[in-house]
Amino acid sequence: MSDPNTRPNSRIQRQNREVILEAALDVFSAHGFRGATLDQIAAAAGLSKPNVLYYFASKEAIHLDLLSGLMDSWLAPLRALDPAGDPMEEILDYVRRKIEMSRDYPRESRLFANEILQGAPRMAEAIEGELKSLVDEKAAVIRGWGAEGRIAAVDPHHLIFSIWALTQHYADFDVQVRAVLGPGHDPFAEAGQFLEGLFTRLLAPATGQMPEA
Amino acid sequence: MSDPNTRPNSRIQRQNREVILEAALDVFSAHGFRGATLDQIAAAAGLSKPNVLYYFASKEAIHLDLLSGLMDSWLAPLRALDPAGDPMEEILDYVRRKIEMSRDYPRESRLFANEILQGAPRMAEAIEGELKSLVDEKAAVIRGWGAEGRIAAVDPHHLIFSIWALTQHYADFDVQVRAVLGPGHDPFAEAGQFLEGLFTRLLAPATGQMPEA
DNA sequence: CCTGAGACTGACCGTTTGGTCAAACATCAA
DNA sequence: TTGATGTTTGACCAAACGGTCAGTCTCAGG
Repeated sequence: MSDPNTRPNSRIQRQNREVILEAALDVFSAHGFRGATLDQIAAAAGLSKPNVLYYFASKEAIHLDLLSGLMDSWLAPLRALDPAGDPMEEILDYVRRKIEMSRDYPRESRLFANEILQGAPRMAEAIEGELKSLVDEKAAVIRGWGAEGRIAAVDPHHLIFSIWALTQHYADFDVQVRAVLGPGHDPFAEAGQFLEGLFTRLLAPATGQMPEA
Repeated sequence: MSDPNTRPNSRIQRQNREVILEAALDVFSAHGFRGATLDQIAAAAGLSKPNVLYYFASKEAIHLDLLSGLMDSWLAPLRALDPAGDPMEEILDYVRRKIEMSRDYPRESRLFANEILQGAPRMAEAIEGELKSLVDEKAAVIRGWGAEGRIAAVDPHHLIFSIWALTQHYADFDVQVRAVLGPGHDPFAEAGQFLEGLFTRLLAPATGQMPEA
């Protein structure tokens, strides 16, 4: 007995687990947990269904594996927000990192969105724990910047929500964005420019000084 | 044979169809199309499963009925944007109407989000037709306002996307918002205030004149 | 060559799911 | 009361689903 679920030792085990997770990300992000089937995942992975279940105990185990790996990388951009840096540049950098994530990892964004939409039944503790405490920590930093007059004094929690909403929208609602814009557009490039302007205007300190055009 | 699917005549038919649609909205918005079952819908409606199928031809027919009724009410707030009104006030009113919709009709918002997330398989034509043409029309109006210097000249399509993203976020990601804010908050009231400030700052004409605090 | 642990599969199982159907029940005008 | 129409249901079905299992194949180490 090799017990691949607890000890992914051999090369072939690591490799196949990787292939399965990749395929499952495709399927789960496109159809949701309930909408995805083991047969779809197995087919996408190029393996038989029993073989998939040889590497993961159940459909839910695959899903949990994806979600648990997701939270860390999802929080990384916010974690990188440096209290010692320049306030405006730190926040704009955060927005840029989030837009890049939406562009480069849209499936992860949709997997996350699917989970939250349905009440986050499998992520409740991570959201109320890890995520909340990180947000509270960074919100305090941003509130401090506002109190010092280094940026406009806006509610930091809702500022963070607005960054999430605006950046993830382009990944989660990709089909709608592309349909409305029509052909010949690069949604993520345009979004990057638009959001840079938006947050620059929003956060410009209210000292009567406008940022140069 | 009464054929309730094409002619909802009698009082009891209209009433039961209504009850079923209401129950289905609950279930579909919470679990997605695939995640919802006819038994759940029937139980929520207080009817037997065969009785539900007496009023609707199939599970998909219920879903389509909900979606088709949704598009109109979903576009209404944008449709009400008046080209002859005051630019800033028109856009702020639009934001207010959208926030109210997120607050009062979160299930509809989540139903919509679920559908778009999964590639809008049953709404593609409505999005590329109705929705796109309305957005293009209103975007032209907003672009005109920008060109006249009555508001800041921002990309009107992405302005509309940002309004969608910011307002719908509070309905679609409700559990996350509440978990992060913690108890003792009214997310929609706070969002209303925050977004009013955000769009006021964003759209203030760049005539060197800052809006009064 | 053999051996044995690891990797893989076809056949199968119990449950759930969307949907059907014949029969029963309700309602009401004639 | 009767009959006709509209409404409701228990029993049932085929397909799809997640998952199991006995057994086969593979292949490196001895």
